Amino acid sequence: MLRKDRADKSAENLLLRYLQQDETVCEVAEIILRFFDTSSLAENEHLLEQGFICRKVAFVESGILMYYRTDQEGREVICDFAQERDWATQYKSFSTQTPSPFGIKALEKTTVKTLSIESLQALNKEFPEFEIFARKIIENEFFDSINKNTAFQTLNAEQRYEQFIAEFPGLIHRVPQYYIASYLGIAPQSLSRIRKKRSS
Amino acid sequence: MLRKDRADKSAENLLLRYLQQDETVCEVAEIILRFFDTSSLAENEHLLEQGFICRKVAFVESGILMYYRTDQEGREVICDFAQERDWATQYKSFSTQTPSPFGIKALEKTTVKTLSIESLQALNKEFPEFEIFARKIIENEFFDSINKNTAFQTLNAEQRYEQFIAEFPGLIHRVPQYYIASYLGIAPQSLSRIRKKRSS
DNA sequence: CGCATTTCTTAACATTTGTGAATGTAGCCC
DNA sequence: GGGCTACATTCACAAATGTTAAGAAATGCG
Repeated sequence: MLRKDRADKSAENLLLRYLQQDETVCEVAEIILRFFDTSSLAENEHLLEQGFICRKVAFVESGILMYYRTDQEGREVICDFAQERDWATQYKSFSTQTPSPFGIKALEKTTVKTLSIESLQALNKEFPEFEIFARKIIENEFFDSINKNTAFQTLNAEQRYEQFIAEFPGLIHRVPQYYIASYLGIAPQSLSRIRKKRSS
Repeated sequence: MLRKDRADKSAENLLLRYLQQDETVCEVAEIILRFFDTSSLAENEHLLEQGFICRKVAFVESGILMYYRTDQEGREVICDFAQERDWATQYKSFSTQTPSPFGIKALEKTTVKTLSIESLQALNKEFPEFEIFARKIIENEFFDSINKNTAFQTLNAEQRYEQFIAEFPGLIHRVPQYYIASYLGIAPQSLSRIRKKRSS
């Protein structure tokens, strides 16, 4: 997902500000927003089921989404989280319209603004700037992924946990710890151990 | 980097076949190839220095390239390798023309076909299909990165080593083992131990 | 509320991996 | 050849993490 700061004043940022219910919003953002739908997910409800084709991009207004996949031994592995103001989609499945090995589900009641693939195409046609915006979202996912790799290569579990807390502030209190452990690539007991060590 | 199989007959594949000195090549590939330069790197010579802006995309004809970066403690971390027929570039630096945190250097004498950013733009203009091709290269890097994350999350060092051997056949004999250890996120001694265990 | 279920913690022990030091080995230069 | 250097291996020990099992705490539900 993309965590977007609010420094710049570009068209894409106007959209973000609109999505975030900013008061001072320009007309363009309003028009763009007409391409989106709003929908609500109950806890444990899926935005995307494993094995299905991803047909939309989502912007999280409230709640938490979780990406997961199934490893070679059939275990569920948590790959990522998306919080308020993050974008969420399974890019490969969405862009190639092929079945997704990942599932995306809500960890609590979650409200999202979604953009179907058809709407995205229409939007790109009407607002070419939006295509650049969309590409940036994808690129940032890519960069996050690379940074995550470096973290695994160079940090131990405790350091990765520290980094997790910094990257997802507050999430530790909203997500079951065994999910976070999976995300960090460790056993739930190890996370418990790390937390005990840190709190003392 | 992208490892491209040769199943399809598309324009992009024709280019690949030309780059690989295939005999049966169409005119389009020949024209496209005029946009490329050929250059040779000595052992330890850089395709891209850390901190510099990446100005080209490279296709490895022979030899090996290695991506590395510097972690928070100032240690060199090996991030990826590119072998014969792989594409190599530092995408973020290339696409945003900003300094690259990664370096790319040759581990042995290496020959590459390179495409400057200006040539790429010209090429995209003349052959819109190429843009799709380029995007696929990037996408595949993205997907590789995600798979690598899953490997770190779910496999131990020995299993990651097995996977490395499968993914980069033959590389183990051409690359210093401490580089491979770094790539796997383990100490050189640990790799040595794993190799001993496997060979017995 | 009381019970059942899920999640978290703790502990003991096993396994994996890191670290530091010593040694081995191969290539290279003079 | 002798000596230097870089790299790989081995070993002993330390630290980190996994595994198994048990119990504690939290949660959901009748």
